Amino acid sequence: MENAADSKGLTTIPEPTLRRLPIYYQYLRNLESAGKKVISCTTIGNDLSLDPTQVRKDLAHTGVEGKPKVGYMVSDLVRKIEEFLGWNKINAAFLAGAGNLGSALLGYPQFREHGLSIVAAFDRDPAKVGSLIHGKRVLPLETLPGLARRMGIRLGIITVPPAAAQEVADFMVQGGIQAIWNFAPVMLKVPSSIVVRNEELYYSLAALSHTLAKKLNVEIKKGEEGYASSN
Amino acid sequence: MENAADSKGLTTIPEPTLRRLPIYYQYLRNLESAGKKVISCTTIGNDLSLDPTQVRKDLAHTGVEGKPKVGYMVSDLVRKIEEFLGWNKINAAFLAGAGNLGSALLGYPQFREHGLSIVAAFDRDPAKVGSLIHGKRVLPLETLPGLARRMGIRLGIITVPPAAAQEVADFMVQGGIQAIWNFAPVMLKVPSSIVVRNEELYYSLAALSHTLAKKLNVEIKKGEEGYASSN
DNA sequence: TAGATTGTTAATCGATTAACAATC
DNA sequence: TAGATTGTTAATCGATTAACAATC
Repeated sequence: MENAADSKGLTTIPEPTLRRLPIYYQYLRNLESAGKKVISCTTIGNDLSLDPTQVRKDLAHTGVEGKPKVGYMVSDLVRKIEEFLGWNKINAAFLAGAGNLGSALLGYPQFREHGLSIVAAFDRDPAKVGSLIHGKRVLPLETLPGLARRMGIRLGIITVPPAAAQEVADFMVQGGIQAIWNFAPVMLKVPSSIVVRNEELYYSLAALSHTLAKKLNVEIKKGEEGYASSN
Repeated sequence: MENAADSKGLTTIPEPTLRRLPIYYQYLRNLESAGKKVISCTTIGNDLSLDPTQVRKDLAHTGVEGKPKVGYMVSDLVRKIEEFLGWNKINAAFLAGAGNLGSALLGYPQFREHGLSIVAAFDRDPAKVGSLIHGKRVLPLETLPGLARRMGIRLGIITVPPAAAQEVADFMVQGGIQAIWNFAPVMLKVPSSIVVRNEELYYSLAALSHTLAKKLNVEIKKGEEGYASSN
């Protein structure tokens, strides 16, 4: 049942749940295209190696309702997750920094399917300005604030070099942008009302490289032990 | 003090700690280049909006030691985190899929500084094979397993379209690769000893788009209230 | 020395897991 | 109906925060 906080949209969803929702979503989309109509938490839990009760709680956050003995309609789940994550409405976004990473993001097809449409790119380099990257026009950086305001853009993506990131962020704030997805390795200073998400690709590398380093270490030690103890 | 599990490398570090370490790292590198020699957890906590005790516990995982009343040597911290995350040794990696995202990753300078060196790219497209992308040679996909084994490559990066991802993963496993960083929206089936890290860029979008959606909703509701109650 | 800071142990908080009644 | 599954409440587990002794 919905409580007072819920109805005001003030419930804070647990971070781990928020991170799992896209995983459910992808899984459910696969089920959907395989023609599956209903699914139970037990099955989801098995397939994704998660506790079924956890799955149920996670999904409950989206407001979806299931039928005892039956399960959930796959289509309901997909729709509810989309709504919950705001993927049903398209967010128009501006991207600043048309370098390698910026270009890749401009051509990343999954974004469109998940409510993100990058409508224009901005760069300071005159050689890039005016060109098209993946069908998106590259415009002069100085025009960002004016255009953002005129077009009511809410979301900005920063893929410029670190030294330029703060200035770009200032431009975005000035243009009325409310949320920034920052790929530059810089802590941006913005008004507290602006949502910033830092996304350093190498951050994700931490878990993988730590695990790999540990794994290799263990193997080396095992090797040494085996050699020493001749067992 | 190090316990038995630690010494065998079996302690599992909390996920949240692992996610915060790169943040400390970047912060500390900045301090370092600003010429700062020592730092206290109190200061770190203030600057990064984290509880100082948490900072202390996180850092303790790396085995670093501080001096009461003084703090930690910045250079110690940087080095210990690098060691802990395996960023002090370069991991040579193969990348499969020389498309937009693959090319961007090939040119991402931060990787090198964090222990990741992509030494070659692989693709099936004959038009790409033989060319150089950011100085890295693109080779035929079929040669991946043999080369990986010959060169002792441990890490593979998958940036191919979803339909090809499983086959590429099989190639990598066949070539003796032990950890896979998978950018394709597919759950890979690999032997349990292989470490897989799934990295869908749009996953990260979830938190941001949810927050933005909620924010806009709240604002709309506020607007309505204001209008209705003429307050 | 006095006070700031580390390292560590205890208390709290929140997320995960278990238990179970409701129900199709 | 019987049994599987949902929704929810209680128990457990682990991470965060608080408290405090040791120490430079």
